[in-house]
This record gives sequence, C-alpha cells and structure tokens, in this order.
Amino acid sequence: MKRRNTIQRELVLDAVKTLGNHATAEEIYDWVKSNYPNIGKGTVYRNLNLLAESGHIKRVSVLGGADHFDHNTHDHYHVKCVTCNRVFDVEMDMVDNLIDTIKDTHGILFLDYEIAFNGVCAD
Amino acid sequence: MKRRNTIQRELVLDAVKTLGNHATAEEIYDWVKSNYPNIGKGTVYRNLNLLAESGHIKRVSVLGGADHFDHNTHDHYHVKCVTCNRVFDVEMDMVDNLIDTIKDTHGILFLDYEIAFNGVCAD
DNA sequence: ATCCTAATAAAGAATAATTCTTAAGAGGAA
DNA sequence: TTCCTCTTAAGAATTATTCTTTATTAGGAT
Repeated sequence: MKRRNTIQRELVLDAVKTLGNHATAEEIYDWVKSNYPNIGKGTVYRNLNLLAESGHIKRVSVLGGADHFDHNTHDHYHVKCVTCNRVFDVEMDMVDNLIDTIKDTHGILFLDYEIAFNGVCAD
Repeated sequence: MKRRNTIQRELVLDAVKTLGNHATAEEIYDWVKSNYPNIGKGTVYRNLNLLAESGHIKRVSVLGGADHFDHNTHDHYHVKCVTCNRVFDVEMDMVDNLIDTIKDTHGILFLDYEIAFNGVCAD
C-alpha cells in the first residue's frame, strides 16, 4: 500500500526546512509541537526516518551524540562542536570511495561510511 | 591531586582486555558486575572515559549506536554490522590527515575525526 | 456510494545510553 | 590525628530512540 500523506509528516518536513541546517529530532519536535501540540515524539522520529529514507532530507550522524537532520541533501561533511553540540558544514572535497581500498573484507558486505569531525566553534 | 587507583577502575580495564575487542559499556558493566555486584553503571562509564582519556584503551564510535571500547590502542578503522551491531576491524591503510584538506574552517578549531563504516557481517 | 479489511500511522509507554548529583573516602598538611 | 580538599562511587536523573497499542485510512468488494 502506498504511503499516506499525513499532516504530521508535512509538519516535520516543514520544520526541517524552516529550522535550517542540522536541527536535532528534539528541536524539530519542539518546533512542531508549538503549533500542533498533540504530536508525539515517536511520530517525529518515525517521520524523520521515513523522510531520510525517501531522500527528502538527510541524516547527519555525529560522534557520540544525537542525530541531526539537514534539508540540504547533497553530499558534504560536517563538524560537531564538542562544546555546544551544534553542527556545521565542512568545506572539503569528498574523499574517494574508501570501500574500494579495503584489503580484506572477511566476508563483511560494506554498505556505506561517514566521516565525522569534532571541533570547537568560534562562540 | 593525582589519580587514585581504585579496584573498580582495575576491574573495568580487566574487562576490556578479557572481553577482547569492541565491547560496549553495557557488556563491560555486566562482566564486572558478575564478580563485583555492587558496581554502578555510572562508575563503569566514568572509568571507561578516564581510561580512554589516559590512552589505556580506545573508544570506538560508530554511527548511531553505543560506543565500543577496544584494548587495541593503535589506529585502525572499524565496521559496525547493522544487523547484529557488533564491531569488527577494517584492514585498510589509514587515510592522510583530512584536516589539512579542509578549505575554509570558518573559525572552527578542528580536533579530530572518525571514519565509521556500516556493513553486514557473515552471520 | 458504503462497508470491510488490512496496512499505515500516531501517541505515549518503554527501553537504552549516558550524564549528573550526592555523599563517602583517600591522602596530604598542620 | 584531625581537618580540608579533591577524587571517586553509586544510583538517580536525563537524553535519545524504539516499541506497543490503538486509531485511521486507502483501496477493493458489494
């Protein structure tokens, strides 16, 4: 059966776009809740996952912290500030496909990888 | 003041070594608890952090999951199996220092980074 | 068009992962 | 030894995410 188009999902997508880059699920939840108070946190997570899966938004994983979500879906790297936990874009050429350079896969099927930077921002 | 050498910290370090590569804090907690039932989970986390900071063990961060801890402290990469969540070593040359290739740091002080692979293991 | 059915979805409960708080204890100075 | 300070442990609390239950809706049958 095809995916339903719910108001909750619409609101989550709007929030990611409105909040700009790199909001966390919590921030998105707070934003949506402010004009749709009945929404559940699970619904926000579920829809973020669905939207990321369908390519409408992009999940940004960071080292040891909550995932962030980006409306900019083109490939680029991110830094997390270890002090304030905010996430910023990194201006850097994409590195070549590292999976090709693995020497012995030991039967593991490699799917993907992420390069996650830590840093301290100006503030 | 200098660091005290506590039995709890000793037990945590032993656990990391005994359990072999890539145990999670939870697994380490369970192991230590089996012959020191009074230990608190916070104590395990605290000591894992202290031991990682002092270089006795190495933290292995993965995408969207609990940290793992490795008694092998030399630099190498890891894959996480997305099915069973276990972590395996990757045989691959280290890539050159990526921080040097960043084009514009926008005032951010870059500290470190991790390359985290996802895959599916043979089992 | 209305009813039925089966799948999707929402909400909140539950779990997992980690940090914070409080109180106790070690070790040095007087 | 007694006091003081800093480290530490334990468990409470928080944060992040998934799971469970119940409601809703699309799509087909009548």
